[in-house]
Amino acid sequence: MTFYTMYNKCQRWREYWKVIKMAATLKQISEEAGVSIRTVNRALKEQTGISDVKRQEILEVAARMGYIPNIAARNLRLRKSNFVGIVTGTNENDIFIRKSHDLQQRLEVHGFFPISGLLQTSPEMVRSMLSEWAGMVDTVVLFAWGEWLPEDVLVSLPQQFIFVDCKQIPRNCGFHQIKIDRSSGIKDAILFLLESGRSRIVRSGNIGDRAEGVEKAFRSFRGESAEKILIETGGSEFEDGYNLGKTLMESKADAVFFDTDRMAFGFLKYAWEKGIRVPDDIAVVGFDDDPWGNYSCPSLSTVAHPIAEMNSRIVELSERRSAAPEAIIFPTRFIKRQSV
Amino acid sequence: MTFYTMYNKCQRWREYWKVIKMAATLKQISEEAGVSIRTVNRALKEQTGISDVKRQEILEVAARMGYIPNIAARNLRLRKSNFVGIVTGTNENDIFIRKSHDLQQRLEVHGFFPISGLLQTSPEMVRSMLSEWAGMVDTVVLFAWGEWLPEDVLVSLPQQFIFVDCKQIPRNCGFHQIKIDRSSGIKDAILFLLESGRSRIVRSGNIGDRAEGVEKAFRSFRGESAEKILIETGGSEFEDGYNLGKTLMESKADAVFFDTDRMAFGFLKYAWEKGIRVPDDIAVVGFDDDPWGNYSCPSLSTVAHPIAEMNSRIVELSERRSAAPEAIIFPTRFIKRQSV
DNA sequence: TTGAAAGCGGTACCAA
DNA sequence: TTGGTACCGCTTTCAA
Repeated sequence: MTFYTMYNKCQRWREYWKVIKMAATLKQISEEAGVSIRTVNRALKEQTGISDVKRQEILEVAARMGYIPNIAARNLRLRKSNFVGIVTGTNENDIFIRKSHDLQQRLEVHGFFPISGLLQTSPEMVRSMLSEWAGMVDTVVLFAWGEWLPEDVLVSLPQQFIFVDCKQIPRNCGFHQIKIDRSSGIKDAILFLLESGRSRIVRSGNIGDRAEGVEKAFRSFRGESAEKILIETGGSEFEDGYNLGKTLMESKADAVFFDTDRMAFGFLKYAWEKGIRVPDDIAVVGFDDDPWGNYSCPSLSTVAHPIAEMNSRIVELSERRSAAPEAIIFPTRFIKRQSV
Repeated sequence: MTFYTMYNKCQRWREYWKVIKMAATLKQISEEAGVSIRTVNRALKEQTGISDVKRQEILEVAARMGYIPNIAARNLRLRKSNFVGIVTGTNENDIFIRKSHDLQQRLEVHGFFPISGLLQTSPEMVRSMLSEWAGMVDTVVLFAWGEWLPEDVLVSLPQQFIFVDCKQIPRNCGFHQIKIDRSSGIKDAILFLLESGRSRIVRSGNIGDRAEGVEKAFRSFRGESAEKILIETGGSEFEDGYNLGKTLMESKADAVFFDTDRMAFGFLKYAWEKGIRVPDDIAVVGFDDDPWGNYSCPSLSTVAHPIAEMNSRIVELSERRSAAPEAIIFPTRFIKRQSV
């Protein structure tokens, strides 16, 4: 019988909130049971070197008294922790939420819990926030960063740091870094369009880092000549894509890559309303792999972030706490669906 | 000169990651400075009872050695913590994210940091997760819960618990509870519609708890007779509202309340496309106070969640750690904009 | 003005 | 199979 089985059998108090005050300690249990702390410890940890009779006895006492180990004390003694800090920016959008949610789930599988903090406005505040976590948190994952030198702000803080997809961070900054290569998946997408015979390819949106992948695809394509057209917009939301519909069709494009799935969605709606056939009349690709894309008509081809790979790596780093900083780049990948 | 000013001046190491291993302790500093731990403590805490010379000296040493206080140790000693647990469900939507984000910001203002955990699938797992937080977390805010008796799952855990808007939790369960009264804002909205002369009012959606407010408004209205019509849908997303447009207009309604802002948005789009004038032909009210509603054409009237009130109360409870459980209900409120 | 020392709650080495 | 005890790092009382 494990401790918690016993525990649940024994506990039948009524005024539960009164219990908050008393979290029994090993010492109290040892006194109650008339044994040493060490013996209680052995019993609860299911270690060897203790008679079954004593163990049963102690388990009962512990259960009756409502023992819950104090993790702060344990961590202090073991000089480690099962918490991971996550620093995020204040303007979170869908894709970011999916990323951090996935990370949270993976961390929990490995026995870690995320402590979240918002990126403060000044480096001093960031520093003092991270100091507050000293001793509780061995690893801090930063999803956002300011225009500061990491080495100035973070120097001598007792945690390891992992910068995730922070553009401001220089390559060899001395901290772990996880970068996302947006161009790889975009390149594959455009290449697919080119190779399937599309010749007037539009990229539409206003997000700078999307351009590179398109360039790469055109440079490496060895087929008949194809034209590359850029249609910039003011935003990257549904309605931007929708509103672009007219311009797009007037441009005689036969394929379009949108900087976000939401724009692509907007355009799909436009196409549907106007009787434009996708992908027959025009092929459509988005970016972000929003789950909704599976359910559009036709389902939306897109470029997916390496969420799983990225986050498993973060979990690994949290577990190993390896000293040497590494910079890893994960590629995005093209997902072909009905819209191309 | 405070410690951190000095600190930043002194620190100029190159291989930052090597520093992770060494978080100087009070003892190390006291040895280095040739004073007692207590004196170092006084200097760093800017307490009185220490000569200025010694203070300067110690600050310098501490800065040079890279002192960061260990919060685990501090919390252990002070028997308190500056972390607050937040348990959330796995299917988060917009409004939930806004709520928890707001809470996070408020907590940080008061010196707390959120530790997040996902609601586990079994009560045993929930319990063991919360045990993992013992000693680090004094307060746990639960935004989600299962079909379990709180008193069975949580008994004798050393934290205080705050259930937020969990429908399954009975009124007097012995734990803090924060409930949201959805009917109050809805009632005001419908009443406004009735009083401004609307006589065929549709409620559209499939979310059960929205009905009560509508009922209340009709019951308390003492004007000319008005008709209450329900149009149910399969969902509560943009497209559901959009798709309802036709039915809605055929019903000759002159006002409509949607269960979500997203549905209302969808309908506004329909109306815009069809040349239906809002609010002249039909008044529209949504629910959730999504920020986007400010930017629709016309701007969307809606019912707002009591996010600020709710979360300030949670922060207060976290600070006071008052023993007696309280159950508070916060009303939602009607926000009038152009669409009515 | 300074310092010794007793905790906070667990862990684990070393003796008995 | 047991128990005594020295930590982990910090706070604070009390005495010098």
